[in-house]
Order: sequence, then structure tokens, then C-alpha cells
Amino acid sequence: MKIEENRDKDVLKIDGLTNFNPPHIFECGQAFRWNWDGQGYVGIVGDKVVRVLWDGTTLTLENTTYEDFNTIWQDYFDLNTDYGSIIEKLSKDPVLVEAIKHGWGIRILNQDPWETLISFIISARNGINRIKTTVDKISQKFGEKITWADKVYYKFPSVDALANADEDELRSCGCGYRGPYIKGTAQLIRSGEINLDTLMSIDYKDAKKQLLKCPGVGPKVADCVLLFSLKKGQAFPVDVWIGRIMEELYSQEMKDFKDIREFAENRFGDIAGYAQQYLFYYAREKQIGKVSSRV
DNA sequence: AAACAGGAACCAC
DNA sequence: GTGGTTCCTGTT
Repeated sequence: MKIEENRDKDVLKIDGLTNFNPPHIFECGQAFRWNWDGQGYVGIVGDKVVRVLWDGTTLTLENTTYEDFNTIWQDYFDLNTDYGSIIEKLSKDPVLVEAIKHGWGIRILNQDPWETLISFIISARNGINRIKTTVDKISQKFGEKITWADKVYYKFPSVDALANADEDELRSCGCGYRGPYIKGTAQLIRSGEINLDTLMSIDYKDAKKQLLKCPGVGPKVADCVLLFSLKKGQAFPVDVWIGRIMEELYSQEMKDFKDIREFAENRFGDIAGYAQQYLFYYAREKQIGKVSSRV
């Protein structure tokens, strides 16, 4: 990997990345604050706005520095993880080969646990576009303003901001019945009853137990938080899409989501979450199980 | 315009 | 711990 910095323009150019494909990374449903602007993806990450351009060879990061690369982006884009070896292991399962090929270049982003927790509470019984809209509105209403290139963006709200949120204002963001869950979870975090900072270093099962205490957090949402922000590679979030594709590809006698999780745990072990990403993306792109996709 | 899509809470057993 | 019902809102 070769990095070139242009300090005057706040631009970084990175060459030599493998298994890296921004459209798949940003559109596989793991993150909600990245948007295509016609040439690249603009994202809000922490207190930064960053733009990502990709020409197939060179990754260009706009509005950032070499220091940020070391302290933020290297980990955020999961560049320390060897995807070659993960793909090699998963490819031993012939059933996964096509899904892996289809979602080539997916990476599991290491996102902020707090933002990920609230975002996936919003995701319950919800589609990706509406999740994005709601997260955006919540950020506009409760988050701090940042500007870049004459445009205004908003940071994801703080724990305090959402713990104190007015219920009607929350509802006006389109979160529906999830509003009280969001506020309740924010209050649990603020009280210190759950400390997100400790979850990375504890066991998968213990961390999951903690997350399940939050209102609006069940097994699927907890697994998303564990996988997308706490580096728990064995987390295997099961939603309807995963349910459909697992039934189609493995046709096991799995009667509910709990069975599917256990099956994945046994079959994929500590890289189950990576398998989940390929499967999820594959299922959605192919509209598996949807009547409208049947000819 | 009624039907649909999408996880967790809650209650009953 | 399992099974059935309800929660809200944008899209079709």
C-alpha cells in the first residue's frame, strides 16, 4: 500500500489496496451516512466529512490528512484485516463462492458503537432508504453542524442530546414507535449502566448480553452492533433477507432465526459475520424470495 | 388507496 | 422458552 498526501488540498491518494470496492462497501447495508454524489461517496464519520473517489486502482480521500489516515481511516476501512485469507477460508464452502464473487471488495467498516447502536435500533422493521432518511433527520435536529465545501452537514447526535430529546421532535424524524427506544437506550448509556467503551474488549456473548438490555435491541440489532462496530467477527445478524438466502442456499431444516444463527456459528465460526455480508448483499441484489423477481 | 415491508416488545401459556 | 399480536411510516 502506497500513500501520497497533498497537504495543500487535504487530499490523500492510496494505491495498492486489494479486496476493496467502495460501491459494495457503502451499499451493503452496514452504514447509513454515505451518499453517492455522482462521482464519489460523501460520508459523515465522527466529526469529519470525507469524500471517497475510486477509479479501480487509486483510492482518493478528500478533506483529510495523513494523520487522520493513521488514527481513523486505516481502522475504519478495516485495512488491517486480511480479506484474502478470509475469502480463502470462506471459499472452501462451495455454496458461498458465488456470493463472494458477487460482493467482491466488501469490507466491514469499523464504525462508532454509539452511532451504530442507535442506527440499528432505527433499522428494526425498516428499509435502508428510510433508515438513512431518519438518521439524517435525527442528525439535523440533534447533532452539531459541520461545513465543508460550502455545504452543511450534521454530526451524529451525542448521547446527551438523544437522552434529553423531546419525544415529539424525535417522532417528527420519522422513527415511529422506535422513538422511545432511542431515548431509552440513550438514557441507559448516559447513566453508565451500559458502557459501550468496554464491549470491544470483552467476550462476544457477554457483550451481546449487555446490548440486549437496551430497549429496541434484540438479537439481530445486537449482532449488527457487534459486527459493525465492536469487531466481533463471529456475529451473524439474521434478518428476513438472510433467512431467505439461507433457506435457498442451504435448505437446512432451520425453523427460526435462532436456528440459522446457530447453524452459521457452527459452519463459519469466527468469520461468520463476513459470510453474512456476502450473503446479505447477494440476497438483496438478487431480490431472493421476492415474488416480483420470479419470472 | 389498501396492502405491503421490516425486528422487537409484550403478553399468554 | 415458545407462539401470536401489535407497534409506525414510506413505498407500491
